[in-house]
Amino acid sequence: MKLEQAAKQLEAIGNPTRLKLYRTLVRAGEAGRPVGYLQDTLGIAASTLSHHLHRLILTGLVTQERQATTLICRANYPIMRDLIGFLADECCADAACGATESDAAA
Amino acid sequence: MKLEQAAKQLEAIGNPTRLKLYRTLVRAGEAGRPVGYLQDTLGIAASTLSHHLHRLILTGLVTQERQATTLICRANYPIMRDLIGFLADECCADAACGATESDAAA
DNA sequence: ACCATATTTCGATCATTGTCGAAATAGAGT
DNA sequence: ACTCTATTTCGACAATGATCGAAATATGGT
Repeated sequence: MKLEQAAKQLEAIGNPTRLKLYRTLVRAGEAGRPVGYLQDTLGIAASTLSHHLHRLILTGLVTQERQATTLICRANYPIMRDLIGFLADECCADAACGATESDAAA
Repeated sequence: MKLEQAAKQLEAIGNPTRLKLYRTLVRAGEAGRPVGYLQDTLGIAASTLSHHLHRLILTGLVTQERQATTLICRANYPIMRDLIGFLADECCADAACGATESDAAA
């Protein structure tokens, strides 16, 4: 069931710390950001950050790639697009909400 | 801080039961749905449903209107659009992700 | 082999959440 | 006033989550 997956992803970014974290990665683009940089930026314990990163990775929203001793984290854009699509898709099923300003019309 | 608000809303729909609930209301459109109908549809205890509805209402995602003894619940589309907008806005800040298929280009 | 840096895993603690049933409240009809 | 239906509030419980510091692991340089 896709809804379960969507709920997990929404819950993942439904925490202020993780949303901030995810935002940072989304803005960073394909370059990504090392874990250490994220720790400095967010100012939280390394273990806490690791915990949150793990949750984002589990849902597929974030990926990691090793570069020597540092781990580069990246936002997974296709997954992000799917999630946004899922939400927008929900919209307008029966009512005109104007979310896309043209999709709603029959 | 808008991020806090977005996180709260994402968390609200980040629970399977609430996402299902919200989805039902979003699909219902302006007509909305009575609480009792939602209870039958979701098959959960009335008190549990009330609890979840309360959370959705607190974040502004859902509104209620009394009609005699029944309460009609409705999705708040503008809020929904804002939330989707917030997510899409995050995207493409520094990278081309193609979410809107035209915004990203410089 | 050893050391230094980067990151995760472990163990603990405190707060929050999801769920229920039972009791309370709200509104309308008799 | 009484009763019926609709819904919420209360009180409880088990489960999960957020956070930290300390210890463990990973990778590369000397």
